[in-house]
Amino acid sequence: MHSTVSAVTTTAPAYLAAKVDSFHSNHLAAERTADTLALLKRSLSPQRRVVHAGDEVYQAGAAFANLYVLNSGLFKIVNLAADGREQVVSLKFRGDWLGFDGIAQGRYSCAAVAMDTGEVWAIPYDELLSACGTHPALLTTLHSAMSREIARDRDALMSVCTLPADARVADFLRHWADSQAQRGMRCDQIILRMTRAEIGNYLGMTLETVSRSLAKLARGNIIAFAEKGRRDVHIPDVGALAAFVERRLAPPAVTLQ
Amino acid sequence: MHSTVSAVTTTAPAYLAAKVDSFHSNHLAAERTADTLALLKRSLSPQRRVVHAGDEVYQAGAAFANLYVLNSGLFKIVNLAADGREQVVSLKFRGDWLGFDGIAQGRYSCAAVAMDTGEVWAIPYDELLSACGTHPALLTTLHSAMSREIARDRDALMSVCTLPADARVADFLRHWADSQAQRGMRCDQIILRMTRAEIGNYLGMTLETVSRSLAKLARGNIIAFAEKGRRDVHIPDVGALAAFVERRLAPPAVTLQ
DNA sequence: CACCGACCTTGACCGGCATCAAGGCAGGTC
DNA sequence: GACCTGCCTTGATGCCGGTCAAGGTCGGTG
Repeated sequence: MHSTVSAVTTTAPAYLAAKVDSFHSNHLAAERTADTLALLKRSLSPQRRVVHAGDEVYQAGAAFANLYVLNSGLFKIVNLAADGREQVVSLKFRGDWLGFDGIAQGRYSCAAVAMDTGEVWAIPYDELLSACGTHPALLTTLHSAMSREIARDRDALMSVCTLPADARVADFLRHWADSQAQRGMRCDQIILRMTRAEIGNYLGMTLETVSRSLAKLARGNIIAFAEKGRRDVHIPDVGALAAFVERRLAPPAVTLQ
Repeated sequence: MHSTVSAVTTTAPAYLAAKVDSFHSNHLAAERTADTLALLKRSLSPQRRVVHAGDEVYQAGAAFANLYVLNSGLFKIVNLAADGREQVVSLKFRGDWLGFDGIAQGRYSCAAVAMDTGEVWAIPYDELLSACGTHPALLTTLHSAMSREIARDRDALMSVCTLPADARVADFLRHWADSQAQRGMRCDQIILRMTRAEIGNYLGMTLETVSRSLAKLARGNIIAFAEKGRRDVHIPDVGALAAFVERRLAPPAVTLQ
């Protein structure tokens, strides 16, 4: 068990197995994504917008008007601090919503940047609210999306606070694979559409450490790189990633290499 | 400017001054908190529940049914991982909502633990939804609260990823002071109702490092401890905290002591 | 009062990761 | 082809903060 920790029960409760199980039974989640997109399309006929790598759907500080739903592609969410620090705080996949952070303040506090060619749907927030009156399912969908985002952000925080660098990278890959699986895509192949520096920024480490961690995972055959693609990651066994994370928690134990 | 960082503009945009300004014009925010509580009381007559330090309003894994609004007291939100890691991921003050993480999954993924005597209002989620039909302001309030939570979680993530330990502690105190100010309370006095270990767990560092960081801030007269209270922090100038954080970012520069 | 347990502080040591630096690899352009 | 540029890898070094350990302080209890 971990050392520093405090209060509350320290044995993992049984329900947490569910968190893990979800990694395997993803058909429901895949349907949910498709259903959500269909519902939005039907009830709101949102304006579609094609984006390319580098495009910003909104900038930090821009006035809030729309939420966006990602139909395809990959986005990074970049947070800015008053002193100029900036950080990738989230990655978005098909079916994810963008722009929740703007609701409370009337302006977005983050930028949403496309990392790939893709398509987003713009959903005017006030139209969404009025449509909720006639389509109650919309409200459920919206709240679920916000709830999931909150839970995910917390998981990310826990990851950077409690895991050493290499385990953080493993956890990152695991979540990415899971995201793909939940969308009905294959989960044994990940194409990182970002530089080592961006990954490091997201995970709170330097690009060199990212590189070394990936090399270590590859050495342990937990991942493998494609012939000539340093961003083309093959994951023979997703479970091995989780096992690696856990191994790094047990006090000393044997670490590979 | 920072070194490791990537893409996007690196000069802080003008609007971010607003983030800072909000530290001073807090009367509106204080009213908003009061209004929110009044609105909920009026439209839902929620069930009140008095809690004491250590009480859990809900446990991680419990079935989701209620959201909660904190009327008084202080709560910590503790996240659990499948492997037994646990972490304080958020602190909650008067007017904050608890339990958003349960909406999507049907069960809470975190525990909410009281750190103090206080009062929470239980708000059955389905009742809330139906009440939104007759009180549209409720929906706005709810969404704003979720939005603010998302933005705050991201700020927390950025803090642990980009700041050295002492600056993280300073940032923590600054946010706490700001939280109090936004609720109309004095912001020059903070009573930490938690141990160094809990603070460290929240900030991703050990209790020793928390202690040393606080000592350093006190040495620099940025904070001061009450005569006999190691949890009783006086903040003569909130701006000095922000200045301290920024000073730790400029490359070498002079660090105090 | 003495005693105890929980919490906090401070010092010494050391390891993980940032930093600095050098070189490899692939794609684009002339 | 040669050359450049952006990205990645790998090594050497040093520092921040984790770890271990030794008191100190306060509040509670017999």
